[in-house]
Amino acid sequence: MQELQLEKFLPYRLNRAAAAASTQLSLIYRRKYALTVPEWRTLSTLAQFGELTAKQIGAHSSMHKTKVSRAVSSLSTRRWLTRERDATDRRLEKLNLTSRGQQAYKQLEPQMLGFEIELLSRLTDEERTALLHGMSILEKALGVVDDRLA
Amino acid sequence: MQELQLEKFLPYRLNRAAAAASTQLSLIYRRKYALTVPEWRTLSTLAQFGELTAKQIGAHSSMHKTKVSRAVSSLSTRRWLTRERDATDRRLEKLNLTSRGQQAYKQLEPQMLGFEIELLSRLTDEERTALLHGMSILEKALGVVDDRLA
DNA sequence: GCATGATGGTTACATTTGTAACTATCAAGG
DNA sequence: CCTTGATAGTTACAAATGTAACCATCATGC
Repeated sequence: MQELQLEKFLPYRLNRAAAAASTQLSLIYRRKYALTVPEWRTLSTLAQFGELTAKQIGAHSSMHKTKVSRAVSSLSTRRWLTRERDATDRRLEKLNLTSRGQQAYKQLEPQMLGFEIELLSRLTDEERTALLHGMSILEKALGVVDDRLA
Repeated sequence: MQELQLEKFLPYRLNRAAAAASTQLSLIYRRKYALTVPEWRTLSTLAQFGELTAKQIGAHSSMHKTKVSRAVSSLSTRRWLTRERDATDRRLEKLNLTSRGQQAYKQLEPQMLGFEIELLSRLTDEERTALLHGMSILEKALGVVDDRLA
């Protein structure tokens, strides 16, 4: 029987890497707009996909529905998004970014992309390819694939 | 200027993958011993490295010091570890697993390894190699390298 | 049309977490 | 020695999070 070595243990390494990336990233949107992580995720998901319900946002970004609910409510208070009841199914609430929300996102987007670019720029072309390839395989192995939004 | 796509955004993907792995793993030690994540991390770090201080555990596993403090205190109550003041620097507390702690760990270890094996077994040899290679590159890019324990 | 059960979303409550202040100890400089 | 500032660790308090109960609405079957 083999022995567990943390340094080589996949979930452990994954967690550390994710924590490092997430921490560095959140500094950007925290400093600039005092956004929380769930708020940022909600904002960016809406920015990318346009009108969505809270449920869809949660499914897409793996957030608990109470997290989404709170983030939506907070962004709504900032007037970064509007909530509108669906006419045909009045349980649903259709969410849309306001122009203020879109504007804020437009400010953040390049900085977020910049983070990734800066990160990948430390690598050779080959390494970049290998990294992205590895990520895809990882997601496949973990069953983290996106058929939840559609 | 490129556009941000969450599905392709590295920090986002990383977080999702890490969350998936961590959740699946924690089911094991939660069910068997009602351990929390910080407790499991503390236990396994000590099991692998032997005597450590709380600070070292935190540095090694990227845990906030209050998290470590609470995990240590809880494991100590279970009598899974002992705390002993360092003689030459009395601020330090040297932590060691008791035999009970070691025993519990020995029970968990194969199941943890099993999780990883099971995960990797869904892949071809090539994919496995690519995945591990990608992880190393990622860690390099993020600057997540281990010179903190020594 | 009216039970029954499911679904989207909110909220009260308990738990977990982080921040900041604190204690105790050490180290360096005067 | 005696400050002054750093460090290991704990803890009080506030903020973030999850669980479970809840409300409103819908869909189904009688």
